[in-house]
Amino acid sequence: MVSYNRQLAAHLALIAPKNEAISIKKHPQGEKIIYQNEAVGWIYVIQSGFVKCYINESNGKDFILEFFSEGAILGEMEALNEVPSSATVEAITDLTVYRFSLVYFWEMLRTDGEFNLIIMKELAKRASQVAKRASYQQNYPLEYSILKLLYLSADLPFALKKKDLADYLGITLRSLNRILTVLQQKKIIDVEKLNLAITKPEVLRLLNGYEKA
Amino acid sequence: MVSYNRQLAAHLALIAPKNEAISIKKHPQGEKIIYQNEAVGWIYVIQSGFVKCYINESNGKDFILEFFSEGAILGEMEALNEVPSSATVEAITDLTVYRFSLVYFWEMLRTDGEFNLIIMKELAKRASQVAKRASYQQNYPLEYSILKLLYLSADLPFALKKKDLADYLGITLRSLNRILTVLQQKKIIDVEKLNLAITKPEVLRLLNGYEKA
DNA sequence: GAAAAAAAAGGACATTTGTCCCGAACCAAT
DNA sequence: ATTGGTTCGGGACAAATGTCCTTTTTTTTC
Repeated sequence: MVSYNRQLAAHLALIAPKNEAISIKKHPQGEKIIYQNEAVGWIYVIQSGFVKCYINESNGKDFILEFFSEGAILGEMEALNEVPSSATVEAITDLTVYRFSLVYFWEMLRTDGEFNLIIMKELAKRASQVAKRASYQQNYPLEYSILKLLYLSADLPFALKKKDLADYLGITLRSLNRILTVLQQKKIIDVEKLNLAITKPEVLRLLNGYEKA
Repeated sequence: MVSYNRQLAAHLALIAPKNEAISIKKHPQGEKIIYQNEAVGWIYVIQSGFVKCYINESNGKDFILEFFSEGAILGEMEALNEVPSSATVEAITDLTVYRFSLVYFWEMLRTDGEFNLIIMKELAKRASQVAKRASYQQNYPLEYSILKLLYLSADLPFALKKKDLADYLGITLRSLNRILTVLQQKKIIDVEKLNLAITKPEVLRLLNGYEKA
């Protein structure tokens, strides 16, 4: 749901100060950092803030791949595969990033063993997470996915837009509302619709129930 | 749909003969190489044959992540993240693999720059592909995804089971059959149901049409 | 080659999800 | 305060998909 990378955040915090090639940039909420179908000019690592990474299909629908925050790296897949970006990355809060060039990225991969390993693990983690999510979103009822999502987003320091939730789930706003209403009736979420009305362990027990069914 | 890696296949063909740590193993069709939820004991690279890699959800449904063939590496994500496998890998044709230990995998990553880069790119490719697929399977009508799948599987040297197609698409067999019948009526596929009745360029034109709609 | 098991086809019905709306609530800028 | 834009909520209906089940065909096994 929101992907972090403490190791990478720590590594950047360590090497950035003594390194001219790495600069720090700020982006206001709403600004796009990477554009779908365009070449990626820089590699970014989030210092603070949140972005959403999404694919816009040619029929106009968006699919949110993931939300990213502290320590997440952006643009590296495109750099590695030497392809234009397949997704757009947009700041959903004010954002501060470390930024460096592709050339420098390649150099770090070659010369900084720790960086190399961190990136390798990060890529493995991403591939694995996307896969798991695709699987359960296909195979469980929406009610399950939504509950899981609310559970995971409960601690975010800002409110996600309904549309973003729907795009993350790959459904329409209408469907999301319908199910929120049902969850409301079941007293699982409260009137505000986006706060859990029950404790997290209780949610976990519910989720578990779905999995068994 | 089916993932290959010529570079890795070539690299293994080059280094395996002169290397005791890499052995060649054969698995008959139907055999499982990696088991979901179990620790992965070896790293595999496919020399020839096909596997399906799938997640079995606790409600019994399967979701096929990808089919893999020549040059595909298996087990590396779990090794990198030091977690049990989140998917099962099963031979769907007779299979020949290069096999080596985790220790050797780590050593190669550290000492063989070319191997390191190939794996890095492979991981980036996977993450990106899973993401794209998740997106279009969520956002386009099934008819589109099925047509795309038939297009991509047209050249396989063996027939995919209907159930596998359905599991790859994340739908039931019933839904798959329904849509195949429709495609049949539209004279896009032929009586055998799994062969295209029109030429590949014509399919591409159709797919393009969906994307615009 | 007969029996058993696996795969495929599709009817009938229930459920889920989407589409197309319109009106209410909220927020920002004048 | 008034406008205009964005977000939100939900009714009514249409379309897509799943469930359950039965039958047929194909493949495997003894």
